[in-house]
Amino acid sequence: MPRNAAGSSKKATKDPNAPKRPLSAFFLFSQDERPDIKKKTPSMSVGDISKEIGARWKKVSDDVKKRYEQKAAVEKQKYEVRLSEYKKSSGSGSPAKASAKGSAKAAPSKKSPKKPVGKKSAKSKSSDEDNDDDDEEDEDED
DNA sequence: ATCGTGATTGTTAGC
DNA sequence: GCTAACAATCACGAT
Repeated sequence: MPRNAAGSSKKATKDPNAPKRPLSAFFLFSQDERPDIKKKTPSMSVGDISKEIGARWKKVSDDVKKRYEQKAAVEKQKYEVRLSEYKKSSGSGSPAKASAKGSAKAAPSKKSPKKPVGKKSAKSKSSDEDNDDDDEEDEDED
């Protein structure tokens, strides 16, 4: 069973950007539940918590699972892009240009923090698979 | 003090 | 098509 000497996270020092694999729905679910479980039982170690999460994972409704799957699907897409960049970096001898991005936005003007209310009222959403994310991430490039 | 292990399931890539 | 390995996480153990 020891698929690998380590539980995971093998030294990623192999590559400079090391495009990590897209997290699976279960992992996304874990990140959400882990802190909650930890709050409930802070004496648990990762192994025990993982077991608990695994049990909960089977208890979550299929709809919930699907929701995480969608998120995972998005991560997967990002992963593909990440691979492209990674490949590009490794493609030519070019040293990745040392981050061409000019720092992380020094002026966080952010967009209008207004939330278009009036639409879906916080409630019922099982059949309606809506994306609650009102503002997904708006990256305005200057 | 620092690194690595351990457990869960899913997904991805190689053969 | 199947197999192998790796993805996050954090307390605890070993060195």
